[in-house]
Amino acid sequence: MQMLKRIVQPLIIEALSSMGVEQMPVEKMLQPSRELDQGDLALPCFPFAKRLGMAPAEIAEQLAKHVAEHPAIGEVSGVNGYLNIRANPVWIVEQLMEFGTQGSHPSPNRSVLIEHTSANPNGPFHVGRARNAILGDTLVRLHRLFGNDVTAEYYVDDMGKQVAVLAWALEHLSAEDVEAQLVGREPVNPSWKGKADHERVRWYQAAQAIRQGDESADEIEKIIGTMVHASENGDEAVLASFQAAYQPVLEGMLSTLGRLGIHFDRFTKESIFVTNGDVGRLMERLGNLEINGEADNGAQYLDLGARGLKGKTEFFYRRGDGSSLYATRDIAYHMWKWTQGGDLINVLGEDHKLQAKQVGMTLEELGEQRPEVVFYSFIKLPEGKMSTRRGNVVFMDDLLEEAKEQAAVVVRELRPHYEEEKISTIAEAVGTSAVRFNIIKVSPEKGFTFRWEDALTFEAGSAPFIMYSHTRACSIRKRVENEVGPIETVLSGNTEPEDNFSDGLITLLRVLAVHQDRVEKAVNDHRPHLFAEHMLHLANAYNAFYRDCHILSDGEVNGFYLWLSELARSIMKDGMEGLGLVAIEEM
RNA sequence: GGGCGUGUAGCACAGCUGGAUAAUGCACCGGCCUCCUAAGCCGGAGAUCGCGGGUUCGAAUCCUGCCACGCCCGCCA
Repeated sequence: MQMLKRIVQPLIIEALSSMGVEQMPVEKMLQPSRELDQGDLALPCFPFAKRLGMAPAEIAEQLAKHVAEHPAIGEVSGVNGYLNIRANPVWIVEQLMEFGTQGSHPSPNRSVLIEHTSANPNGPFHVGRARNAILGDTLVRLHRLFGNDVTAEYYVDDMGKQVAVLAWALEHLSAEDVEAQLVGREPVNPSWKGKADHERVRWYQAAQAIRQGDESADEIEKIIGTMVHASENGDEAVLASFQAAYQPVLEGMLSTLGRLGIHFDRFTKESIFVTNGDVGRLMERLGNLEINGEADNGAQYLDLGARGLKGKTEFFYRRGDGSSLYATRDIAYHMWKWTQGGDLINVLGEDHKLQAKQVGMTLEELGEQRPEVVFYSFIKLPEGKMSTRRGNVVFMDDLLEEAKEQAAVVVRELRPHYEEEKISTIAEAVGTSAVRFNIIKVSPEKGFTFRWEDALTFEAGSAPFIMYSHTRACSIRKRVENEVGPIETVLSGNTEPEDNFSDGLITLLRVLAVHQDRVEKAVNDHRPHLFAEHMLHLANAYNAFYRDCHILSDGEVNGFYLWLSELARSIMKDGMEGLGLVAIEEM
């Protein structure tokens, strides 16, 4: 309704002025109506009461009479102290025909680098870790929908202790050794035999077990320590052995994400910033800062307390032995990212809040900007926190398989005449979409408890609900093409609206009119769940339109209805792509 | 102990840059398939917005105190 507001605002300022009220922040006060029954925009008149010495209700009524007429305005009324403005549906139609949902002010094209997921390549995704990927990828998609130029980036942790442990285990332990270590634990699900993220993680887990108990632990610890140290000094051979260890695992993880429609444009390895000298140079610069401090053993830190950080104020960036820490490399990484020419957005778990703050403050201390960060809370299970070690975990691979299976059961029941291949295609689309939607529809900062029954819901409020509305539009399109002729031909005929607009029609027009506002809000505030909710509204509105407006009856097409249905269809399709839902045409 | 976040119907969740009758879904009750896919549509019932104080014409929203839960407070990543 930004387009309506741009028109109405000056008219209201004028009307107010004619009543003797000047210089009020109308821009801020004029807002989308909370009571949708009352109109599209509302202006509370309470603040004018004192100045005019009139009751707000009366002011609103008077004001309504003073607002000049305009083709965009359907109705102006004063109710309960609010000035309500209703858009003229015919005007909305004209706007949509001319500009689509974008309105006459197209969005600016911004360049953005979004880093998300960046999970250590040491095991399969579980539902908890996947929240980052789904949130990040949805952000990527929504920015693209908005018209921004996005790079989706995965920062690969290729040099920490975790990778070293994995590399050590793969080199020193046989399959028998591994299984001997893991006797009490659940075996690999046979479905994932051969998938490296599921298989190699056993080596990692076995090594962890040995490191904790075995009498040889100290010796192993020493070897691993040497490897870590070598990697941090940029030892090419060690880094190569690390990569050989983790790469297949990473690929397994990425194939899981791929099934969810999540892809990356670029992978950047942490080790690069060590081997190219950036980290060394960075530490030198940090050492020259006035807030630099040094510990007894030569370790160095910044005193961020001097810059207002509360709690633990010392931020260590260099160990006593001179090597860098994870956060140090992260700073170097961010400095490089800023050279790529775009805004930076990171998606991080809430456990990284402090670290992100330290990195951000340090970047500012160096004269750089801090990135925008979207934090999310962890997903837990009804039984408590997810933990691979305790076996309290839901793997994304298992969830997707189960989701597909459940979806297939529903399709088989609802469409008994479909062939198995078609059922499988639909079930895959429905299953993966439902999983994504279930996670993206809640605000990121909200703690989230994963429940199978919620993830596998295919009713209203879920992805399939949106998908279903879309298939209705597709189905109509197909029927028109079969029974009447090519869509373009039909639409090039008469698409003039009739006089009477039914409720369902108006409902759909109003939702389409705010579509671009919703995209913009979700993108600018980094809150994809707002867009998810809007898509539910849109699907619901299409269903209302579908109920009230028959496009095809007795072989006759209503051109206007068809035009609107086609517009809604393409908006739904784009919106679904923005959320990573698969826009199938039949279900 | 300190920092950050969360607390809204039986369950889940939106609204939080202050504004009308707190939105939505599940579950519950009732209605709609000789009519473009009923994974749908229509109606009903259900809420001391964690608790107390404050600011305001007006507070779920802002301030403050308390309570509960989560995350963090490594020379780990």
